[in-house]
Amino acid sequence: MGRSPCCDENGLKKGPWTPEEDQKLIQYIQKHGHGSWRALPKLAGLNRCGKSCRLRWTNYLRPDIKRGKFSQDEEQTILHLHSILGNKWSAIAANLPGRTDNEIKNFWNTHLKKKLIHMGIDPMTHRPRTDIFASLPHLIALANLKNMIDNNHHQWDDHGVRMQADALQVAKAQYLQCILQSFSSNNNNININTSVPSPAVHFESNPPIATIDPYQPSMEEMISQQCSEFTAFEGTLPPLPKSTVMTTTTMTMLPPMMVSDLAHHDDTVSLPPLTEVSIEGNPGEDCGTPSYGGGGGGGFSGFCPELLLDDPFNYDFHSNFN
DNA sequence: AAAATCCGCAACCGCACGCTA
DNA sequence: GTAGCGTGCGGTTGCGGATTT
Repeated sequence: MGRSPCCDENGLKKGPWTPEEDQKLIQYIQKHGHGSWRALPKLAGLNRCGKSCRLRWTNYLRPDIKRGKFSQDEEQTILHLHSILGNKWSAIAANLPGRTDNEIKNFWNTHLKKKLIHMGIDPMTHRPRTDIFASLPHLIALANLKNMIDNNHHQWDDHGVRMQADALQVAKAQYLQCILQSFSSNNNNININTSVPSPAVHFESNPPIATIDPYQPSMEEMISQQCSEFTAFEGTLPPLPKSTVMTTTTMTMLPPMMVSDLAHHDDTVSLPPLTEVSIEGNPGEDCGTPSYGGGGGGGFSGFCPELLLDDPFNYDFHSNFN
């Protein structure tokens, strides 16, 4: 079954309306009312489908449409109603005289949503986005770590490079676990790929100066760049490679940063000086496939996003891999 | 100054639903 | 009960102007 599209006939015009078409539509509706939208185009002498005419009228030509910028009051109303109604644009529009659902939807997508994200508020739940922002400093550390490895590998011997790479691998795993735990604590249906775009960080020098780009690439893109081998991380984490070798070494990593430092998305943020942390392991040992979550033998020690938020880079990789 | 990129918005698309014959 | 019509709705697309490189 299913009805055929109203405008699948060939030859009907699509795309932007001309002033002449607008005039024909206005004059016809003012004289006769719109009546049947399907019949209207023929009667009005328009080479358009009825649906196109209806949209043009309701979204643009209707005489009671208020155009121009949204006022503060209107903005507050939209925010309030959206927190109650979600993406029910027509229901929201019903409370804003002179505004169309399409106009409100566009305003939301281009302004209000971004504004909420900048304020650290999840635009869908209207609640603070602690999960995402708690993860951001980890992302910076990972990006920095990778940056150091990429930029300095020529200065290190093979063993050193391998230790750094191993540590990076562990850090990646912990970071992903952090994100997954954060998500799972708020939502049992983990799906990072569908989350809203988040601020991203670019590193342009070493030591790094990070510029915060509020929207592109998204955090998810950033994660997949930094953790290219973990491209599919819905559900459970992939195991670390069996070749992972833990050794005792000292790494330079970024110290803790306040999330508020990252809130000024338009600015360039100079990161604090690098500090050292210890990573311990058994030199030369193959540590097998570690388990995640710290339970039982093997695997990382207990992991708590909240603790890491307090002191995000006090990593202590006391692994007991055997 | 030209090219590339970003961004806002009008318009389109396809589905859902109520109504009627 | 079913088919078709009219309309509403939310998501998506793509054009064109603005901004950046």
